[in-house]
Amino acid sequence: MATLKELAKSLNVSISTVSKALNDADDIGEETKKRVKELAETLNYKPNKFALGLKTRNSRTIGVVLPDIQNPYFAEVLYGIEKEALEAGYDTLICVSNESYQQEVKSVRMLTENLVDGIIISISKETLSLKDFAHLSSLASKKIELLQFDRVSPDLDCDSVQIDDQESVRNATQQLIDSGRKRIALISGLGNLNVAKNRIQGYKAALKQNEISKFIKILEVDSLEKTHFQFKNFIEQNTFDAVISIDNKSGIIFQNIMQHHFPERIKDVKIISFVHEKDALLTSPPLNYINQRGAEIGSFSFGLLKDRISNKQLQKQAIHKKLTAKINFN
Amino acid sequence: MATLKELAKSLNVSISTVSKALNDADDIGEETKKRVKELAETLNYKPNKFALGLKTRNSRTIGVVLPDIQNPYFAEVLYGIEKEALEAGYDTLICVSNESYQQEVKSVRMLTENLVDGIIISISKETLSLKDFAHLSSLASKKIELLQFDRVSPDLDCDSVQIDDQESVRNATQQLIDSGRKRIALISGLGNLNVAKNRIQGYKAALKQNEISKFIKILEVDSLEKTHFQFKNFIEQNTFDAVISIDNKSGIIFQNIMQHHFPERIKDVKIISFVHEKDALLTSPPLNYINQRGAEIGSFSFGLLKDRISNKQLQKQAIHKKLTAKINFN
DNA sequence: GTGAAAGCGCTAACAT
DNA sequence: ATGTTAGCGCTTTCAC
Repeated sequence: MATLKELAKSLNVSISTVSKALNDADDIGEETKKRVKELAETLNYKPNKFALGLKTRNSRTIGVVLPDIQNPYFAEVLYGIEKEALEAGYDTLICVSNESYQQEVKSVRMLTENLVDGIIISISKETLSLKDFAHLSSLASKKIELLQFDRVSPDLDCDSVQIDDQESVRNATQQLIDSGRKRIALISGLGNLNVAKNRIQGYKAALKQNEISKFIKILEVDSLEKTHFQFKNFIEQNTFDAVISIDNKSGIIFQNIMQHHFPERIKDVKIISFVHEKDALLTSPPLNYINQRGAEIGSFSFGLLKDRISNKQLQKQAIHKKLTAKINFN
Repeated sequence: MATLKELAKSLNVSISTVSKALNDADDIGEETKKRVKELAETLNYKPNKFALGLKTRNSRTIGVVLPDIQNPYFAEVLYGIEKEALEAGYDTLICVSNESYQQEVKSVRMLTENLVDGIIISISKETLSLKDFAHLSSLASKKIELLQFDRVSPDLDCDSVQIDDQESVRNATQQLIDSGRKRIALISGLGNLNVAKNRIQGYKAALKQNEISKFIKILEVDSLEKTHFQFKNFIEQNTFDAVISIDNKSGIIFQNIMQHHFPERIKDVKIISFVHEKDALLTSPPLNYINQRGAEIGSFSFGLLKDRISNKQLQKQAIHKKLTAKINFN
């Protein structure tokens, strides 16, 4: 790998001249700049990241902490981040907290030791319920920018990007109502995440707006293993003409259970679920879905973080971006 | 962040003494070592990665190149890698090739510039069909260790880790036969990947072994969008009593299509598919499945790569590890 | 058993 | 407009 030293020797100039020329300093002659840049190009010169990091104290690396990489939604967000970061010449360090507070703290520490310029995080369930954010709030003093997405805690003063959960579910519910549905059940596998609360609020808001007072008991799913049994029971014991699933598995399962055990009832039930476009095709007929726009959330998040890092005189105040979900409904 | 310099000053010894003590050099007194280590502990000293990289020329970082992060199998492998790497104090840089040759070349270059100690890759479809591996074979001369998993090209002389595709599918097919099935259809969405060829061979081997000469036409699925239509046609035009899916989507879809459009026929058909344990629960009844053991593939891969990197006098010759899939069959 | 000094590749303040 | 120099934090050779 070519170094500044080698370039300098070849061109019979000093190392600093080469460095400055490459960085377009304005006290270097145009002619010199040209010669330097050409040689750098042909020798395929790339600055040594370690020397650069040692000197400038920033790494052009960001960290991402995901609660669960096996959740397709987070994988999609990651994809969006990666794409933008690569383009901007940033490296990405990925950590998985596995919904554990301990793991999350470890991950953040690791990223800190690697002197990342910024961190994009979706907070783990455990951290959220423990409400212990010291490992994150201390980042500011270390000059590490922080951005939250999806699972956003209001206790943290930093930029955030998320779907407008309430509005999205309100819309989806409204569409069900517009198609003539009156008894709409809600199923959730999200526990007491804020995300879930907001989505449920959206659901209730839509019902209220349409003066539907009697809504179906909300069904909380615990573990994937028990789901089948729970759903069967629920279907037997309730009448409904629509179902909205606010996580990205239960809608698929629900439809399949109905198809299997209650084929005579399914034609009267409309189901809509938070799933990825592709996963909507896993069922037959395809599911109606609410698209969380993971890739967009990812690229938008990276963009915002990058602006903070490079200090693009953003407003000092935190920016809270909300995208509305896209709804696909037949 | 504490530095060697600061430790040295506090203890009234030289920087080099501190450095040696921390590295357990054997020309440093036990007493001194103890004092140094204690202080390092309390001050939470961590070596600066950039200084270390600059000096030692290795980064304790590995790169991972995945064809598609949104494929749950690759996400699972990544999880396995991450877990081991974190434990071993390695950082992980992740890149996604999106099945594109160009992207893959870019990713590998990026990783090289970051001076990773090794790369774990599953080669993109395009690269595999182009058969152009220059970007990978040149890694050796740069002292970057390489390991392939899942999509393995025999043209590359490096360690590899994968499922024994042929054997796994032979086993699965045999189980179908043992349960009395005779007309077993195979469906694939894998195109002409070697992985697909091997799996199909396993299928044929099992049929041959059991002297079943007439096997059903193999159904190749193109795009997810067309799948539903293709499957419906296929089901109408063929008689079969079992189906084996060798990718990780089509089995789910096939079962759902049957459930929906041919409920009277499905009880006579056994379906088995390469899906993740959790995804097997997406259908009702749950799918029989072949488990690719992604997490294990990941952790095993990292272990092997790490041994190569740290030169644990492995045999010079490449190691080709094959795990057999776990089959879950009722 | 401990320390001084050089140097990894780079930037930037300060000459010239 | 270009060069000299110091120094980022660390390891390592060589001297004491």
